[in-house]
Amino acid sequence: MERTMNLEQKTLINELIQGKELAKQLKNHLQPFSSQEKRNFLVGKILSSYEKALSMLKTSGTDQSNPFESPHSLDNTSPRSVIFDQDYSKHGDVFKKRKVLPRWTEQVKVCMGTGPEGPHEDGYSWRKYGQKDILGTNHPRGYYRCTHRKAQGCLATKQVQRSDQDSSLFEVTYRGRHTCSRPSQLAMASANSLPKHGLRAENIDQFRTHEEQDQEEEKPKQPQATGLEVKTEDFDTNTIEDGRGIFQPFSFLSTPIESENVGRDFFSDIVENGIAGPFSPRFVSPAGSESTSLSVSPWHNMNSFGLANNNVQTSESDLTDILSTPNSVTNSPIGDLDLTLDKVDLELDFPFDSPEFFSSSQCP
DNA sequence: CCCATTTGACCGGT
DNA sequence: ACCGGTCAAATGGG
Repeated sequence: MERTMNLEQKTLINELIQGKELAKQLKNHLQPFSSQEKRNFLVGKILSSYEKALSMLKTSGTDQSNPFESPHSLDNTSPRSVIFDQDYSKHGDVFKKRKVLPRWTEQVKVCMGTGPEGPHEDGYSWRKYGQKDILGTNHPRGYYRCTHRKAQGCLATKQVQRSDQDSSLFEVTYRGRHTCSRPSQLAMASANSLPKHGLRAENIDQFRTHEEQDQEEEKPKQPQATGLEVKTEDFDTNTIEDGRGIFQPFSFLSTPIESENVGRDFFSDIVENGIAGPFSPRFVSPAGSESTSLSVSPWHNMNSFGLANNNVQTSESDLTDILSTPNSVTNSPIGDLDLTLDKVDLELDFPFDSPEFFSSSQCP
């Protein structure tokens, strides 16, 4: 990982790591008896750290150079990583696409035959609405939308496509952020028992094609995600016409830190509500085991913060503002300390504090 | 019967 | 015209 990085990248990584460490410290100082000064100090440090990282990002290669790319991304040596790929200039026209919903891609490595524990279960319930053979790929692409689209107008969708090379690798492209008030956390909470809708094997369900039969079975109902990469794309910050789902700016949710679990889930909250709002809770949650991680649903926290579900609607327009005006105040009732990034291109080095999470989920 | 998936048709962009 | 994305009728499972 080192060898592929240039100095700048290393520095950047270091900056982020430092930010992470500081955040950890801050976490420890969230106890009531800790001094406010210390917290402020740490917050300041964190902010500056990330600011540095960001400025590096902005000044560094404008196009291809994705400083995050090298260390963790595709190679499976590192099971998970988060990549915010701002440009995603694969097709130069992505930005002009009619859909201006935020879009990002995860590459999910799954283990076939492994236990029925968590496929790339992202905590939301999806409904498949289409499947298509894509030019130049061996496997069809599945189209999913949020189950609550109709009921709540949640426009989140995702596409799942199996990798050509590594059939245990799936590329999941998410589009739009969930605005549904009750994602399937309920389902997740009872992941192991809930039989009905809500918790489906969704994701990777079926990708059968004619030629698939012979290969290993296509329906890793519950494949285990072991490696994953996330890229963000389509950061059109201006036009979010139909967008329910919007990629939220990164904002620290330093709510009234009195909330019981704030300390513990501090980063989770940040991630879930902020930068990684669109990401899978599972992905976000550091919990070791799948089943337990399920309980750490973002919505828990959101609720505990009083961040109601319904304000997602309002937040959208606000988000637009936020996105276009870098330092506007978050619409959220919380957040005295927000770190809003104009174009959410920040990476929260994913393995926050759960190394075990990564090492424990390898394919056999 | 309800709901999710399947799958060919349809549509809009290029 | 082609291609990717979505729709919607048909189908199937619970």
